[in-house]
Amino acid sequence: MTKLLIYEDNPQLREGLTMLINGSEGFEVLACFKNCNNVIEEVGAWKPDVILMDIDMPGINGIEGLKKIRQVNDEVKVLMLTVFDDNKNVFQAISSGANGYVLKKTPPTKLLEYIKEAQSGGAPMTASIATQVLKMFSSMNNEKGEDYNLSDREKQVLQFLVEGYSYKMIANEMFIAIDTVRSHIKKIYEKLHVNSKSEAVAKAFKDKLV
Amino acid sequence: MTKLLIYEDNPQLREGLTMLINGSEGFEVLACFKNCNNVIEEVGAWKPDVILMDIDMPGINGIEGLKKIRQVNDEVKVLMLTVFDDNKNVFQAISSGANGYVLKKTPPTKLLEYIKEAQSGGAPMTASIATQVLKMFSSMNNEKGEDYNLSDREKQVLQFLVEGYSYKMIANEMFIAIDTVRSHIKKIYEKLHVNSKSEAVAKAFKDKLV
DNA sequence: TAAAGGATAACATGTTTATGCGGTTGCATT
DNA sequence: AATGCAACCGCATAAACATGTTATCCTTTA
Repeated sequence: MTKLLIYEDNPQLREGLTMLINGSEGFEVLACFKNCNNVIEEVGAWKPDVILMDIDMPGINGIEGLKKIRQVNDEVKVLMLTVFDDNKNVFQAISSGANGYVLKKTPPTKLLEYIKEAQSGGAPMTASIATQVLKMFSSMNNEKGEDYNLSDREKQVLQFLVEGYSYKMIANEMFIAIDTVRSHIKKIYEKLHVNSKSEAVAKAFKDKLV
Repeated sequence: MTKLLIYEDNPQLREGLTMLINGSEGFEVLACFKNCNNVIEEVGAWKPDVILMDIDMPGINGIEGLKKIRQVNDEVKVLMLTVFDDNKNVFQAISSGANGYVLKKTPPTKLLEYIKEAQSGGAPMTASIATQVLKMFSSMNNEKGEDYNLSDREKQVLQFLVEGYSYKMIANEMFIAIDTVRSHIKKIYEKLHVNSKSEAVAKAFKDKLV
């Protein structure tokens, strides 16, 4: 038996969802709420398996509600409901710990499937949203920081630079002479095509060498 | 009619998949291949809707095959098949443009659903993999660093520092005296709680001030 | 076996940075 | 009128840094 809580400000939709779900084998709506004002207490009290969370609610919106839930509970599955497949919200929701993201226009039988899928650890999403997620994923990373082929020792030194160590401190940490540190750093500068500590640090961040 | 290509080095599995899919209403396997050596030409010639791509193949593996495909075709849906839900591969595949990622042990009916879902723009994934994807997403966040309330001028100076400018260059760029640059930087250090240029640069990156 | 390259180290020289102190101006709030 | 604050400027000093050259020891590679 899959136990649910519903957060939805629109009374018609709230009723509709409840009837649909309660009328289906293996599902039970424990309670409905029209806002997230007491979401933490409610989730704590009812211990649902899955929560249907409308995104567009007055007052505390669904994303903030989700964040509140995640402050105290990482287990319960949260399925976001929305009318728009708006880019910003999708990103916000997913990185705040949503387990799925479906449009309200999803047909009933599909919605029940999605709920089951969320419960079993899946990430159900409407196709248009899934596409967005994949796009975000592939766009944000592919700049595969070049390989400047720093030696092991040089990588260590660069690491210390990034952490704000002075030459003297690095020498101490690595049990080598300060002039050796200089040598390494000179080499690093050549390889990274920079000529100052802070440029090297910046480049290390940009190219994800650290 | 959903038209497919299959890339899979294991003969049994290749046959099995082909029979399953060809025996199902609305699906057709155009061709099977045991490696990705000519993947670009093959995809160009057959123009499939969906490609099933095994990840673990000798020679050119599935990820590399996927990358080759994406060099010339962003439209065809590629569904990755694997025995392991290995973290590194998942990330690689998704950021290389995979449309889905399913385990080989997926039951036949489920697999057909996944193919349909991929074709219609979804992102079908086995539950364990979906979980990983969401984890990655939420871990690589988001939270903007603190607000150190730097003044406008201080922000400008910090920006120049990050770009590797020396005090002298900053003075030139901003049409102010070098001693004024010093003053600003002193103030910046106080506000960021650091005491060197490279620490400030590092902090700027970490806290996304730039 | 010779060449290449990484890790180590010293010395010298000049530049840049960090930090202290002091100050003026102009604008907005009190 | 007084206060606070951002932006501006100057001087002085010590520490840290950048650069060059040279050299030894060792391992990997051609």
